[in-house]
Amino acid sequence: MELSKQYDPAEAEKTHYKVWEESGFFSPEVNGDAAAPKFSIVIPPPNVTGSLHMGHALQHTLMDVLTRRKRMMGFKTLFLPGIDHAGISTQKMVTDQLWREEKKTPQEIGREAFTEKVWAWKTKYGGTILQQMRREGVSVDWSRERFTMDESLSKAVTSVFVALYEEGSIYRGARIVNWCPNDKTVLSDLEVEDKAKKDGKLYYLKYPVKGTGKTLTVATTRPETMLGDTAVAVNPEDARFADMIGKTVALPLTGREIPIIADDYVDVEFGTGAVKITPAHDPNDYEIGLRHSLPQINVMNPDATMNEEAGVDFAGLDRFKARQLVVERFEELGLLEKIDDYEMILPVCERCKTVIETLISEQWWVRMEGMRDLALDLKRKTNLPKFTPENPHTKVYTDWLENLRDWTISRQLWWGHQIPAWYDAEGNIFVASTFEEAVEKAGTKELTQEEDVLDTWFSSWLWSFSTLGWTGVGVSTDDLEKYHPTDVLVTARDIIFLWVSRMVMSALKFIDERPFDDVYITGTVLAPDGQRMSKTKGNGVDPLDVFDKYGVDATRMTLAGSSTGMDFAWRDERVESFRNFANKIWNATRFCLMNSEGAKVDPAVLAEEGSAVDKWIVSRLNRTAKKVGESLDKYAFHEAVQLLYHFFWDDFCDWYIELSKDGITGGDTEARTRILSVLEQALRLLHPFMPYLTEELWQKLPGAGENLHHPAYAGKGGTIMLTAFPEGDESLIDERAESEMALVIELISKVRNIRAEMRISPSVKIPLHIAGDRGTVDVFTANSAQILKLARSSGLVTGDSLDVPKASAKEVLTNGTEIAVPLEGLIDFEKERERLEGQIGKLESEGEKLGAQLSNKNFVERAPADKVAAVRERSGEIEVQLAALRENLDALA
RNA sequence: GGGCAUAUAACUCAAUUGGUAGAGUGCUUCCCUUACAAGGAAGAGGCUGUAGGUUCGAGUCCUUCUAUGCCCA
Repeated sequence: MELSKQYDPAEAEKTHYKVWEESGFFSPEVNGDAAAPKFSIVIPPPNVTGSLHMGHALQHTLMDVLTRRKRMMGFKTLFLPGIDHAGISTQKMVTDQLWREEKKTPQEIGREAFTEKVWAWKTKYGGTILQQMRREGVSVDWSRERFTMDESLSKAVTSVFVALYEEGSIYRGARIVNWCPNDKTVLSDLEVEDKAKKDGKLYYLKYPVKGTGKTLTVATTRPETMLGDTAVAVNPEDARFADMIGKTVALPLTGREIPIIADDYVDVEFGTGAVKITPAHDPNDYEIGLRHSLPQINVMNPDATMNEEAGVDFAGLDRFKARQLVVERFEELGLLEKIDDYEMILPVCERCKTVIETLISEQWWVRMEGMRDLALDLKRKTNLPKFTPENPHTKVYTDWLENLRDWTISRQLWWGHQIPAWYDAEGNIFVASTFEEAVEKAGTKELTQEEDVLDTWFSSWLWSFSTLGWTGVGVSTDDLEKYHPTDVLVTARDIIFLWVSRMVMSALKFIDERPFDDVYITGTVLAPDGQRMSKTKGNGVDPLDVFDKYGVDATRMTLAGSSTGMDFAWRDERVESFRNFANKIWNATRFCLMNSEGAKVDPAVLAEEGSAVDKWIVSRLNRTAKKVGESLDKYAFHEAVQLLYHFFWDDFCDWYIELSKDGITGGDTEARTRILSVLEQALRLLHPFMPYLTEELWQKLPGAGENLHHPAYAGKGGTIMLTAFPEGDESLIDERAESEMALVIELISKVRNIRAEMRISPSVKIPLHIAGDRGTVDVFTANSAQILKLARSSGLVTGDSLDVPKASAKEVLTNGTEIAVPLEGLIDFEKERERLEGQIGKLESEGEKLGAQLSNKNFVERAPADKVAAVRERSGEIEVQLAALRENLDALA
């Protein structure tokens, strides 16, 4: 079988995924072992409107690495995919489309027709990200794909709403809320972000005080809200205004008379010390208004234009136009004192960046205290969920829970779960799972359903169990029994509050169980310039482009190779190095296949006695496997990546292939069997990270298709996916073989160093003289063929001491073994002197450091004995090496 | 304003409980040796941001400052 000289990822990515999917390998049911432990993950559902970005690619890669490994370990694994309905984004997208195509608004076509349009849109475009995920190679069970608006998940939402309402945890009430005038819906606190505005203004307005002829100046960033003022407040301790309290002001432009009140909230340092109070348009003023029983005058429409309450001159004006006009009028009246520049913080909508309006509105709320306590208790008692990295997420999570406020769950949208509440003619509320039940409760059919829908998070907070078939309180299903709680949640830190914490609360509340044991919070993939990727900056990197350019496997290795929880700047060079790695694996396999005649993969052969080199590679393989497992168990993906990279490239390619090359190319069937079997194990280890390449190559290995599957997958041979993941057999880790090979490697490297520094042409072969202790010499003799080949030597001369002409280059190994390469006619004494001086210099500086430590009485007395012994040993080695090197240098003189 | 994270080679990043600072890329020199030039071999390159402290010993622990970023209010 002949492979091309270069690996083409596109080739491997073309076929395997489809076969895996169609063969049902992603489903937990592929596992035939009734006693198998389970491993389950639910995917954080991407938005139905979304397309794949680097953050997804990172999360999905990590989840898939975990899943594929566990599957190969014989676990019954479920990695469950799905998407959420993304209320606001989706509604906006379809609204825009409706306008583009038909020049109509949703109101014009009506709720029912609009909802149909959204479903049509979802059917047509909503699957984009799901197709892109197939490209990533993620082994999710598509037969269990879920959508938050699925019938079964919708039932769950309704059931939860009704249950919470019935116990009094859901209520309807008018409160001050965050309102997005662009999306025309209320938003929860978590959907609002603060944005610094550097060129803000602070306006000083003079209000005439009744019966005094004086004015009182208030400072405000929002003059237009004065139209809704119902008081002016000062601090009761503020002597400047003591005589004003209890008087009233004639509010300009409105003809309203409003009181001057005293409240501790007022900061005497800010502005003038007097504050205008607009209870209907500011959260703090709202609180003050409640304390002083002030009227709440709403002067705005939902689209942030002024309403009739603002007066005929202002009604219909946009809030920013109104601001301008208010200021002009104050100026005309001589009541504008001044305008200062002022840096301020503006609340904006997380999605559309429109400045949020705070206003009073009737909404549905959830009281969180009860569920909050369940989550906090769980954390206190079991430390679950356990966050990786622990810092800072654990504290952020508990702090947030402790300060939790009520959650606004209604949204003024048509796309989403319509609230299961009905009103009768008198406005009485009937909450029920269905209209029929509501009718029964109300005793009348004259009911209208609440128009609002629920926040999307009100459905995704049930995700860990609603996806497993749970449709309501008291329900259980096979999947729920088997796969809940899930093992780990992998997600980004920006939804710890929005989603992670709420999932914990809902699972504890409704199914009395934690939703997951571990939470792995990934870092953020930054643009190459170290900044956040953003559409406006245009610095984003599209994972699909990277897949095309470097291959999916290389991309996965790059992502998995990023360190735990740390942000990292994307660099193409890094993917390139993993593309090269993939190519290296390809070519190493190519070499093995070119020389595989008469041999086939046989894992059992690895436990059989072999040569020193064989024992060494088997030891390295098992040591690597063990460490990879340990790393993945603690979610140290980057450690596993490094281990695999170095094992494959350094140990397997650079040394094992080179050391065993003669036998393999020479037709030694046993050597061929061994290398094929080592390679096969290495591919298995790499498979969770590089699924396409490893499957492609594994299937080409002679003997691989037959019976090499994990016992749990009887009858499902032919894919690397279902082989056993090497966990590292300790009995095959051979310290002695490793230290012997370390000597051989050091010897070859030192000779190569001499040759390179002395500029010896590769074609020139020179004898190699070695003088050392019996054991070392025996090791070299036993491996002489390989040493001669890789050191390009013509012969090995061993003895108790070196007996070589003066025109020789000499070296000393760490254990004191002296080596020499006769260079009659080749040596440049000046160069050799420089080389030796360089080596001596390095050893001297190291020796000095160690010497200083050893001459420090405190170190020798107080440091642990093994540390002191190690320093002594190393120091001794250096002394021996230095002595020999100095002697060599003297001999040159 | 409060909290947290990060600062290590030219660049991107590693470094288990304190015990000789590593990798990839880039750079220098040599080599197209029939697995691989997306390769092989050999190198150069770091008083670990600043100022102190603890310790026999600090990249690692404590304190100060500086810079950058994130979260909360």
